[in-house]
Amino acid sequence: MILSEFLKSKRETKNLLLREVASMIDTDTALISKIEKGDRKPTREQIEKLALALDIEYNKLLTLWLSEKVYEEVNGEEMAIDAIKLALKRVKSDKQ
Amino acid sequence: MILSEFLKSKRETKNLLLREVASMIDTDTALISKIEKGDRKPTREQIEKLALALDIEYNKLLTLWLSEKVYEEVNGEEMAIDAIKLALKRVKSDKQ
DNA sequence: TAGTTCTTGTCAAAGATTGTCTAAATCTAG
DNA sequence: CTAGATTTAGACAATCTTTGACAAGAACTA
Repeated sequence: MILSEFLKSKRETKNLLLREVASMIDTDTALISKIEKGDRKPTREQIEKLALALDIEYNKLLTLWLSEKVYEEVNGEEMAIDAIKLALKRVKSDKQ
Repeated sequence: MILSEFLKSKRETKNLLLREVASMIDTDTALISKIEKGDRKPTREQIEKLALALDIEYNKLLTLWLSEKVYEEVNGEEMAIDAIKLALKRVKSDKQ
């Protein structure tokens, strides 16, 4: 599940126009369009507002957003999987 | 295993001075010092040079470096683990 | 075809990162 | 203790990246 497509499908399910979402996010349609096409990454604040505007559970959207950032960090790297696994270990051990 | 500490321990094992490593990396001692203290993240090119200078397997160092970037991306987030797991799934499915 | 919706390109402003310099702090040998 | 060497900290401009906004074009709809 890709963040951009998810946001677009949610908006369409709710029958909202870019214009309407844009005003709820306090920006213009161009930015929302780019976000839905994956050309721009939303900021954290925009994620918060999008969750409200589109009736999405905030933690779910945040998780998707974070995972996308992680993905882009290692995407295309030969050692991507190892790197992610190592980071996961560290995060888990932090929790204890 | 933390990148900065790993680099420092490797340098010490080889009995190299910051000054010596710095010249191999084409920079000054201040930067190497900061990298070893975790104040600065090395660039990818610096990682390459450090692997050579300190006799570290490149892929191992790269993995450590990438994992640190991933870690920092989600560090402190409530959804960190879920986000990393999701990213891992995506990277794995990309591979097929 | 006119009006609306969506997309694309561009740009300056804001923000983050980088390398380098200087000087202070720490360490070590004599 | 001192002198010299090594390491660290602070500051800064230069560079690179991200961001929001605008304007104009493309695609869609009635």
